Amino acid sequence: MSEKILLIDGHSILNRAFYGLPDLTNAEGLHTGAVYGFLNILFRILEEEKPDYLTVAFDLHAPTFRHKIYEQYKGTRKAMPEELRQQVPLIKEMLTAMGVNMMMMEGYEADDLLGTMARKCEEQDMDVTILSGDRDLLQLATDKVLIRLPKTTRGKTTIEDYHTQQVIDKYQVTPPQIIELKALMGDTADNIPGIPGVGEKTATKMIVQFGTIENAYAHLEEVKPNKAKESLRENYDKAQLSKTLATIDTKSPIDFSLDKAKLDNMYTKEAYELCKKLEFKNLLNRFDKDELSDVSLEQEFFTCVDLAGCENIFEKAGKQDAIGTALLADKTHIYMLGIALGPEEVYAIPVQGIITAAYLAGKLEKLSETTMLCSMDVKAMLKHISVEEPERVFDAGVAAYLLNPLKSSYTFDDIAREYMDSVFLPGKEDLIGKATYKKAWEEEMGGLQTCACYMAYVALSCRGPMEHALQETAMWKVYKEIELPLIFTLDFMEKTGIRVQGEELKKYGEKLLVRIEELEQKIYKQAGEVFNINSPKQLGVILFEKMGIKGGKKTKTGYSTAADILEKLAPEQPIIKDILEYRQLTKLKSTYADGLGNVIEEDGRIRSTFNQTITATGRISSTEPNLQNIPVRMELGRLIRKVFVPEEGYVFLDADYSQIELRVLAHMSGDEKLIQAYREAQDIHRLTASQVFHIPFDEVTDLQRRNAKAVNFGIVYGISSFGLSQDLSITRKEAAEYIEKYFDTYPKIKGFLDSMVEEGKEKGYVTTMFGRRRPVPELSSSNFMQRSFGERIAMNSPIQGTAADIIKIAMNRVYARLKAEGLKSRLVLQVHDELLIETLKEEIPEVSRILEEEMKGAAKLSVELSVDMHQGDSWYEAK
DNA sequence: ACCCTCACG
DNA sequence: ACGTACGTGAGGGTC
Repeated sequence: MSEKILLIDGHSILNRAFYGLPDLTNAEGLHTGAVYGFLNILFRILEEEKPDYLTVAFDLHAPTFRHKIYEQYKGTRKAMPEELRQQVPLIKEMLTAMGVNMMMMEGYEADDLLGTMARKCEEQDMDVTILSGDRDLLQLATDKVLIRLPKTTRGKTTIEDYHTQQVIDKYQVTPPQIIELKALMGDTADNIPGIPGVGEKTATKMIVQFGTIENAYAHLEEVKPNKAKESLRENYDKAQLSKTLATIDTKSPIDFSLDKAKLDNMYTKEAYELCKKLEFKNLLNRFDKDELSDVSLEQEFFTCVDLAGCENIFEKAGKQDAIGTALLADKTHIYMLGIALGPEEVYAIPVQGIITAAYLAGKLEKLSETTMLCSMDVKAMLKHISVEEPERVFDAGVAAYLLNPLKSSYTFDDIAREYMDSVFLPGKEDLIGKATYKKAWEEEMGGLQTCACYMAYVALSCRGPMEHALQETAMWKVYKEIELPLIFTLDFMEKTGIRVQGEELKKYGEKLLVRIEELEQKIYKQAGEVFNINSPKQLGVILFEKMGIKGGKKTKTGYSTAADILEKLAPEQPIIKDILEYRQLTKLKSTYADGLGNVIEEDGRIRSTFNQTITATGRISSTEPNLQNIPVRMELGRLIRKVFVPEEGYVFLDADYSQIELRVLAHMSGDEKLIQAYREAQDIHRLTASQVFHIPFDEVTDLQRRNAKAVNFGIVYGISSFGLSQDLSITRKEAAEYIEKYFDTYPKIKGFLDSMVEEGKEKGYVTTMFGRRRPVPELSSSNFMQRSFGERIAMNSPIQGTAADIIKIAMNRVYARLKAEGLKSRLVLQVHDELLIETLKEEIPEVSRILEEEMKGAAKLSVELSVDMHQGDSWYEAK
């Protein structure tokens, strides 16, 4: 079998990766997405092709021979966005580190080098594969030379393969004739002129018929259509120039030595270090860790299985200020405890025989009275042990979230890499795969011990650097005074849960089902066939093709059938009405009636998880189930709240902040007019309308009020005239006028929003009133859309985040007061600006007072923090 | 795994 | 010229 060489067009693949995949940045702010994408595709091709040789070619800045014959030639030196430019030296550094052969030469483009290489290898009877994003390379295809063109659509990469025959199948011409096509059509990107009036269709026809431009010219009279004939007559010289420009030079004076291209072990120490620096975690898994890892702690990990040993460990731990702990457990069972007394004294203690879960929990609980427990996830630990004081724990996950709230997870290996110098550790998945703790435990996976040890070790060791970082970033107070106590508040809410009437919920679902089935039949009848109404794809075909409703189209994958689109398109069509009602009902049934019904526990309560490390702005989120999106806007959905009821002897007290975000904006911007407005008015939206449109307060129409309300919302979201126009169904111009008038009325608002954007651009992040940060990397994007998005984020996040800070403070204070005063009433839910308290009837006056005081007093603003409160025997009634 | 749709603030 | 409101989570469909 003949040997094989893989040739890569470096810049074009880097480009592909840059534009087709999301950008990444490492901790130092280096853009790395394109390099990562490049390497992924490189490894994929290497696995598929298994070549013996590899060479990557790059262009250089210097002018090429093409510039000499044609000044306007642009070639590959197109304007490159800064984020991509930075990555060119990076990929070269990486390839060098991996020992990959690179070619570049003044005066020649990568294409020429690849072409020359390909021909020389072909002559030696080798198989050649060329990887490029550029179709121009197709001219090189032969039966021995395969051209592979990766295409990325929506994050997925597929590869088109071309030997001679595939080129002919697709373009009707042979590979060398691709040059003729390009010379005729021209190429705006490279600034190859081509000839006017000839596009793809005509060019293809001409070349299929005549083979070459020269031959077409020789038979000029036979060229059709007339336009093309005349154009070719006049521009023949130009076409020949174009042909020269478009022809890849396969005889460039390269130093052809296969030795350097010989594929060797790419997983070198240098490459490993660079992957670490760039944070390419998935790639690191490809390396042989035993050989390369600079930290190998495993020999310092011990497993303790005897009582005396455990006693000894706990006794020693009790004498320390702080230890690392990792309680590997799920909601019900403890499997193992990882415990770190110091970097070189780390133990795993499995639950086994005399060492029971209760024993470990008891020991740990006792330990917390004297020693700080550092953990990756304190809230999870609190499910099994109770700790008296927030002061007694350090939560590395929460700290890492504050330091960078944009990450999707906060794992010990990531934290070790970011906050503990040059430490790279295997992750949980490396150690026990995708197994749960339970599964890993049952199958006695050895990795579980290591996992416990690493987690405890990291939690202990990262505390210093992270506390330092929190101080450096002025977030220590947010950590200590808001997030840390919040762990305990949320833990309490999770344990408490909320009572739900399962039977009633079931009845509600059954009632929905009757109407859903009615609607189903009605819709099938109108459509003239049975289909899946839940499938946007099938529904689109029915509505826009079969029934001929006009104006369809919207999304990448097909027609949009979203409610607002359908409503605007054909509000009068009965089928549309039925579909919208059907959608509404099935949503209520599947997500709420059935969904909630499935998670009611034995004691009739639902227990959600409140996530503290998810949102970019500082809000909390709720999962399994999400109790922060229970219907309220439509009456039918709102009825679901009737099944959320307090325990016997209790009522619900629901307290919500009135327009907290707009009040935060008034305060942060310092706009006197808006502040004054809040001091005077009950109805802020009406007053806004009155002031913006210059009409007396009492004469504001409902429409004007609604518009003003939408503008108020828009301001908070980082206003854009387009967004507002969509929301209000008005023209962009009208929307822009509203915004302008608004800014005229409240002059400091615009200044404030602009200053947030400016600050974001300058510092790379924006902050809340309390110092919580949100990085906004989008602001430095060269892409208009991305950058605009960044600007809206910069305007919105300080507002949304400050409101989030305030309600978190309020939650902590309410929780602490209820506890301190020995009340039975308990906080059960938070919905961003609302707290729900299951209140013992006798305690109603006291709890009302506490809610009012603590919520209003959570922050001192230049406007009042107004709180609305309602009482009821269900959540429905308490709203 | 990803998209679409829709529930909430 | 681009193609948008900010922040979430869940269920169903599709590939």
